[in-house]
Amino acid sequence: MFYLTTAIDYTNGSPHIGHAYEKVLADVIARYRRLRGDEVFFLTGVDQHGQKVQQTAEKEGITPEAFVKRTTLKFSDLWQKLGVQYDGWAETIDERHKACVRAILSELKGQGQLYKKAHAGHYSVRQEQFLQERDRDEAGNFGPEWGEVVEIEEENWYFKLSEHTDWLKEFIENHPEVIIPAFRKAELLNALERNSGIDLCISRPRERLQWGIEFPFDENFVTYVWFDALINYISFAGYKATPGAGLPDFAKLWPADSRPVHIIGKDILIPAHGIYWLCMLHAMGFTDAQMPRLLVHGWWNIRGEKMSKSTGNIVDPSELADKFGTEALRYYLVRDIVTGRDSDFDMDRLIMLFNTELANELGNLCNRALNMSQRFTEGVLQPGGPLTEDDLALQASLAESIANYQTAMDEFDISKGLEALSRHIVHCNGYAERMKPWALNKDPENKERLATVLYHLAESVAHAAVLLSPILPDAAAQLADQLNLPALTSLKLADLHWGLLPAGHKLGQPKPVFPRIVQEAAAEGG
RNA sequence: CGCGGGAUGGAGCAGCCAGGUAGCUCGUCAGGCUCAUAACCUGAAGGUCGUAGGUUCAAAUCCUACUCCCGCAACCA
Repeated sequence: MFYLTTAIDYTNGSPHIGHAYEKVLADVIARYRRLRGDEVFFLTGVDQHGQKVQQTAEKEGITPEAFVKRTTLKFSDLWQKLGVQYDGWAETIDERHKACVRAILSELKGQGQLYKKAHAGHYSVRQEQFLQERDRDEAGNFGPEWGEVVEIEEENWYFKLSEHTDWLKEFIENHPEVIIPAFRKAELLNALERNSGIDLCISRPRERLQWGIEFPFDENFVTYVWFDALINYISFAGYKATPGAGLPDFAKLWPADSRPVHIIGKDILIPAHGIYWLCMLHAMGFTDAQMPRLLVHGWWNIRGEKMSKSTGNIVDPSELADKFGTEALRYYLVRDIVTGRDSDFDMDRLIMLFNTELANELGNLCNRALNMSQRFTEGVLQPGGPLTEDDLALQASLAESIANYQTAMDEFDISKGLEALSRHIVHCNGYAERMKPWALNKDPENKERLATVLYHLAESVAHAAVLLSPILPDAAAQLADQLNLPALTSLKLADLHWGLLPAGHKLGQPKPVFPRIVQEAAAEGG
C-alpha cells in the first residue's frame, strides 16, 4: 500500500497557484504509483479550526462553521476542476477527526506525556503564542512583526516535546531517506538544536479561542490548531476509528513496516512536520520503521518575488485553467520546476511548454502518424517486414525513455520523467523525417516497409499515452481513443512491451489533442 | 560570526551528494522536408560554470574565504 497525503489547506482564504501545485504534484504521484501497480490511498483536505478562521468569520458576521463551509468549497471545487482525484478527504471539523484528537490527547495524558502549567511571559496576540527570549531583536525588544505584545500569565497544557528531540535527532541523522530533498535535513537538524529543551504548548484557553477541539479532560481549553491539524494524517486513515465510521483500515494503510509520504511546502517543515509531528507520532508509539517520509516542495515565485496577498501578485489557478485548459496548467506545474526547489511562474513558459512539447511534438506526432495511416493504409496497422537499424534504434530509444521515466518518477522528479518521454517523441519525429513514409507510399513496392514505419510511430504514441497518463489523464485517454484502443489507459507500467497495438489493428481518426495556444489570445486576456 | 537556498552561453534551467573532454529547452542564424496542429528534421554561432585561493594527475562538482541575490513578520504552498 502506498499511502500519500498532502498538507491540508487552511480555509481562511482562496486557493492560489501554490495550493494547486501541491495537489497536482500529489495527484500525479498517486496516479503514477497506480500505474506502477501499487495500491494507493491519497488523502488531502482542509484545516478548518483556529483563531484566524474565528476572526475572519466574526468580521464577516457569520459563524465559523458557515464561513469554513464556504471556503472549503473553493478548494474542493478547484480540485475537481484540476482533475485531482483523492481517495480520502480530510475536514478537521469532522466529528470522527475530533474524536480521534481527543482520544490521542487522553492517551498521551494517561502516559504522562502532557502536563498543565502556568506560564508568565510575553504573549503575541497576533501570533497567538508566547515569545521566547530568542525572539527579541538586537535592541532587546520584540519587533513589530509580533504585533501587540502583552505580558500575561496563564495556564496551559503542554506536550513533552523535549523528551523526544534526542530520539528525533538521531533518527533524522540515521534515516536520510526520510527528508526529501536531502538539503532540507541540515536545516531541520539545526532547528532541533535550537529548540531542544522546549515543550510544546498545545492548548488555548477557551476565553480566547472557541473555534477548535475541546480538551476531553479539561473543558476550559481548546486544542492548538497545529496539534489538531497534524493528526488528520492518521485520523482520516482510520487511526482509533470506531468500526463503521466509514474510514479506512488503519493497519492496512499504515502498516508497521511502511513509510507513508507526506507532501508539504518548505514553510511547514520546521517546526510543524519535521519536529512536532514526528515527535507526536513517536510519543504515540509509532516505530522508526513507520515514520513518514516528508517530501518538501518549493515555491512558485512571481517574477522573482515571493507571492503574497499584500503585493497582489497572486496567481489564481482556476482562472489559468479556464484560460489555458487544465492540461496545460497541470503540465506546466510539474514540468517547469525541480521537485523541492523554487521556480518562477511565467505564463509565457506555460504557453511555450504546452505548445512545443505537447502540441508540436507529441500532439503533432500522433496527428501525422494517424493521418498517414489513414491515408496510406486505411488506418490498418501491420507490424510489417524486417527491422532496420533505424527501427531498432527507435525501439531502443523507447526502452531507454521508459527506464529513465521510471527512475525519475520513483524519485518524485516529474520534470525529469516528462523530459525522458519528450526525448523519445523527438526521436520519433526525426525517425519519421528520415524514413519518409509519404515518399514510401508513392511506390507499391515499399508497402511492407511503409507498414513497418507507420507501425513504429503508432506504437510509440501508444506507449506515450500510457506514460503521460499520470500527468494528463484526460489527454492520455484521448490519445488512446484516437488509437482506437481505450484499454491502453488501464495498462500498468509492467504491461508495457513492444506490440501494444496488435497486427491488423484499425486506428481511429486523428484530431488535435493539444490545440496550440495562440499568443495573441493569451496577451489579450492579460 | 543567526539559519537555509541560489549565482552555469541572450532568457530559463539541469549537472554538484558518489570529481574525469559543459548538457537541456526557448531564442538567434543557415539549410532541408511537406505526412502533420505554419507543425517536423539537420547543422551552426554563443559559456575561462559569481570572485580569489586550496586539495588532486584531473574541479561546475570537494575544501576555505569573499561578493551579490532570495527566503526565514504578516497574507502564505
